[in-house]
Amino acid sequence: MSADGSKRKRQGAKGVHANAAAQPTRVRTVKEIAAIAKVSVATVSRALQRPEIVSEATRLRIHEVVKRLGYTPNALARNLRTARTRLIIALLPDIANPFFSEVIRGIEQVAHENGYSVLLGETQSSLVREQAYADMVAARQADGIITMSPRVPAIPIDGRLPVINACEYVKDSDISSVYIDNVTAAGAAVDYLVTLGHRDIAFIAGPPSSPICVDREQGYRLALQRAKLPANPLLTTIGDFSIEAGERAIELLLSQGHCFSAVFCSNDEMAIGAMRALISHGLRVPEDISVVGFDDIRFARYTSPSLTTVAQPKNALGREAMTMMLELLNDPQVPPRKRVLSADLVVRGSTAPRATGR
Amino acid sequence: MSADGSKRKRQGAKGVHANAAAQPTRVRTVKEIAAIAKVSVATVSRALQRPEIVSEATRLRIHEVVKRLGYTPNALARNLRTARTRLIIALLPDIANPFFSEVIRGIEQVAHENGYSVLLGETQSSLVREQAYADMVAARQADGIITMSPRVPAIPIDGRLPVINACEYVKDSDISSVYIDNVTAAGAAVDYLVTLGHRDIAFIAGPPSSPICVDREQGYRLALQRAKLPANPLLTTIGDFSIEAGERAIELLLSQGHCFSAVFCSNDEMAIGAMRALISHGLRVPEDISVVGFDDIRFARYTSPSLTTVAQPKNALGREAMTMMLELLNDPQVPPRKRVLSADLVVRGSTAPRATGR
DNA sequence: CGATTTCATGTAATCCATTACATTGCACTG
DNA sequence: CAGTGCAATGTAATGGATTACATGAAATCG
Repeated sequence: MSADGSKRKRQGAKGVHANAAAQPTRVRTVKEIAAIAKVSVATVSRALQRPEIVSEATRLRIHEVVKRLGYTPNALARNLRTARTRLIIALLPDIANPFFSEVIRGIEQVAHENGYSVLLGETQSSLVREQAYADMVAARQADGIITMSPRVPAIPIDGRLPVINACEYVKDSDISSVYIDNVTAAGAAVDYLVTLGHRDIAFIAGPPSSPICVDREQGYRLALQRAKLPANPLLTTIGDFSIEAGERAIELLLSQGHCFSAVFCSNDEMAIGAMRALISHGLRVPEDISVVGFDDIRFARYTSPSLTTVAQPKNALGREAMTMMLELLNDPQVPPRKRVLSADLVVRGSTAPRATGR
Repeated sequence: MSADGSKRKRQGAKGVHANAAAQPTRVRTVKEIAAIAKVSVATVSRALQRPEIVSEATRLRIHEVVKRLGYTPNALARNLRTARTRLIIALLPDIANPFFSEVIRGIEQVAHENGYSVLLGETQSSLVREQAYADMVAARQADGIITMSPRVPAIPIDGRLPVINACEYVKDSDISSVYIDNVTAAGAAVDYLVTLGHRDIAFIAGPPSSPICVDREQGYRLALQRAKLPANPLLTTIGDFSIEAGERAIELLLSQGHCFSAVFCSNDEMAIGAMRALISHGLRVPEDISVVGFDDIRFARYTSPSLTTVAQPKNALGREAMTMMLELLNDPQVPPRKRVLSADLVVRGSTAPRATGR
């Protein structure tokens, strides 16, 4: 009665219409496969999970049935039993931000090499949305989270949180992170502007809530110190990483009548906005003003002029993040660590020696 | 013995180290919550799922325990039992492509309004990867797939496939789709170039494997016919939607010595590449050559000159796709349909009247 | 040849939450 | 006051796979 009842229920749910006559109902459970292949469910499961421990004849028979009936094991049942999903969620603030796409690619490479899948969650920097994805880990729908924001979502589970921080990092947190040495990288960019003869270098900072932005600002300040240039606080403005923020920052600096011959921006998008605003004010880049970005997004090469920027090792950041995640999942005891990669300045067309006279 | 055994196993798996002394093991199952709140598991489940059918006193007591112990129900068990995950996967060929990000946003809006979550899968147009995500639906890890490629993955399940096609569509398929009227939209772009006086209009087509690209090309050809202009097949080249493809297309056209005063590109990235190539050959955009793109990605506004392009209703495409998905999930019988939205030409700085003499 | 492994397979417990059905107690009706 | 209905809660079946343990047969050993 039970088998009968459940079968009837399933048909009802699926709806018996048009194709019911032509297409026989597909088999769906190990039980059914087992019955048809004339073995027990255990053997079916083994034939699929660890084929080597099943005799060849049985294995072939089972695989034939599985294939013929198009059987896919129910991953929910499997994951429930085994308590792992081999799925990790990568959280990114904004998928439109081209910076992340190559990081993701690095994550996915390592994930696939190790039998994991990656799904992406876009958070738009919303705490609520971050939390919603984090809850999926608490609810055992995913094994871990790689987050690319400077916040660590709370997951109410025991022991080490299966969370890795990529590109960003959280100070004083025992969450493992991979990121670049933002102080040095920003410093290198400003050093370069100094070697071009610039002395009044404006800075468009990112949101100070993010430690990496603080670091970039520090790199900027340290470079000025190294060059024995006065740090003019009026030449520093803050933006939110958007193109529009770059435009607004330039508008502000120009409207205040400050004098500068170069701008260092905390990311490429603000640099693109900055260039645009400068050009629309009749200033030439790089003849009048040099512009340097940060990240080296794909479009940086295609702006006019093309953008001089700090290239983050995006693929390596992703690969390393996923590698750390695997370490953590395989052994929750590994101590948390912060891995710091280095970044290189890529010189393109948006920088030039300071025009004499300006 | 069973309860004991399982508890020991869990501790063992989690590892009893440093924090074990300080932090009591957190409770994890309905059973434990039920025991502490002195009710049955059924009542706990009801208090969480349908609070209104539980007496206020009991409800408050259970919620207090749940909150205090940080209990999150195991979604695998729940989904296994209820046979739905309220999760849908959106597949996009390339997250770096800014076109999709706003579509995704539309999808997510509608999803959240209806209690669904969205996870993204990047396929890089690889059939294998598309299939891997599709298998997650077959394995019941997700309820459906919204795909933004012109291919429909095979899912070995009965009846209607929970698949919706967005932005692209597949001819003769009974998969529901939302997309724009590419013939008309492309036609409008070319019509506009014609009104500006252009007669030799080059076309950079997209991959002909995609029906929407075929449609855009048809729109181009029909517009030329309407204008009684001869269609010069040598002015049409094919690209793969990348910036580089746009550059190469222009290189090719210029090297062949063809004469044209405008280029219509099948997407914005190729248009950006085209502009770049034109400029690097000393041609001015739009004074010498007008360029029109397609999609209206975010950067289109920020190129110099800013790009005239066909704006797809990206948010609406996403919202409509998810709406169709919900319809399908709620009633697998709804007939498949193709919903066609319209797109508008956005005139910016990359187009100008044909220069006399060219 | 009897004893001991080893291999292949089967039986049944298990993962955890949901929910159909059963039960209890109380209010209300005629 | 017996009977009916409803509200609140409990018991136990259920979803579908994995896997510990059990079993039987064949292979190996002394």
